[in-house]
Amino acid sequence: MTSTATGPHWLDAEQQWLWRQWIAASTLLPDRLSRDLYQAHGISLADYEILVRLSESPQRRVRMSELADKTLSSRSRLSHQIDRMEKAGLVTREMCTEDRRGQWCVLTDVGWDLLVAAAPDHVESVRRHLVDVLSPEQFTALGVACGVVADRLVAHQD
Amino acid sequence: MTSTATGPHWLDAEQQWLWRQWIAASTLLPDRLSRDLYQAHGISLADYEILVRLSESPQRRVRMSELADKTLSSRSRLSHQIDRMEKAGLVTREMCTEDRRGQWCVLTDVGWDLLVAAAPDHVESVRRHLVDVLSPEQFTALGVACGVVADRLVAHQD
DNA sequence: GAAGATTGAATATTCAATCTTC
DNA sequence: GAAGATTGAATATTCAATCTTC
Repeated sequence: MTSTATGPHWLDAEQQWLWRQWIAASTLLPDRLSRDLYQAHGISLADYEILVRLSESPQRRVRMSELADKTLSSRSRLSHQIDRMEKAGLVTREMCTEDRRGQWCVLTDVGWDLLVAAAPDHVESVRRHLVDVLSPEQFTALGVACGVVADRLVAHQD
Repeated sequence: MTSTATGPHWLDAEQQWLWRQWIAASTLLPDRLSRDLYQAHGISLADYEILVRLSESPQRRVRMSELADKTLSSRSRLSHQIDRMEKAGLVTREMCTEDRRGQWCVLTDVGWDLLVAAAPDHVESVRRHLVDVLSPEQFTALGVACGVVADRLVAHQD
C-alpha cells in the first residue's frame, strides 16, 4: 500500500517505521540466537528454553501441559519436540501417578550437562546481540513494553 | 539453571525478567497477528508482508533477491513461499530482461485486491495488540530499541 | 568464481482428530 | 463433557546441492 492510502486508523509514517523495526528485530534476533546455539551445541533456541525450564523446577521435571504454557508452545508442538529431545537423550517422559492423564517431562543428566555447557555461550550471545547494544535504559524500556504487550496477549486470547 | 549459578557474565534477575518479556512478546504477537489475518483473509503474516512490499514498488514488482532482503527471508524460503502464493493467484513470476539470471515477482490484481481488503483489519490488529496497549513513549522506545538491535544484526552477520 | 534463483530432502510447525482419565 | 496429552497428515522452513548467467 502506498502512504497515500490513509484512513482514520492508519499508522502514520513514524509508527510504520517503529513497527518495521519491531518486525526486523523479532525476526532476526531469534534466528541469530538459534543459529549460534545450534552451531556451538547442536540445539535450537526452543530446545534450550525447555532445558532451562526443566532445570529450574523441583526434581528437574515439569508436567507436559505446564511446560507448554511456560514455553508458550502448543501442546501438539511440545509433544513433537519432546519426541525429538527424548530421541536425543536430553529428556525422558515419566508417568504421573497423581493424575494418570498426565506425563512428567524429566531432564536427564545428558540434558543437564548440555545445558551447563551451552548456557555461558548462550548468555554471551544474548548480551552481544541484545543487552550490550542497548543502554540499560533502552533495554529496560524494551523489556517493560514487551511485558505489557505479552500480558495483554496472554490475558485475553479473545 | 538456578539463580545461584551466577558468573561474571550472567544476567541478573531483572535482566532475565526483561529478556523473558521480550521472548514472550516476540513469540505471541506474530502468532496472534498471523492468526487474525488467516482467519479473516486466508493469508499468513509472511504472505501479507510480501503483498505490502510488492504494492509499494514501481509497477508492483520486485526482484526475488531484493524481496528476500526486504522481507528478511532466505532465498530458498522466499522461493517456496512465492510458489504457494503463485498457486493461489496472488503473484506471478516474470523473466527479467536486463539480467537473465533474475526473476521479477509481480503482484496480480487478485493479490492487490486481497491486500486492500486485508490491510484495514491488519492495521486494526496491530493497533489492538501492540500500539494501543502502550503509551506513545513506550511504543517509540520499543521501536527505537528494536531498530538498534536489528541494525547491528543486519550489519555484522559475523 | 560469484550472484540470482530454484530444487528436493530433512526437519519443524500447525491443524484436526483421537484417546484416556478426570 | 472437559483436561491432559498424543498422533498423523498437511503445511512451512531449513539445509545442502544444483543450475544458469554474469
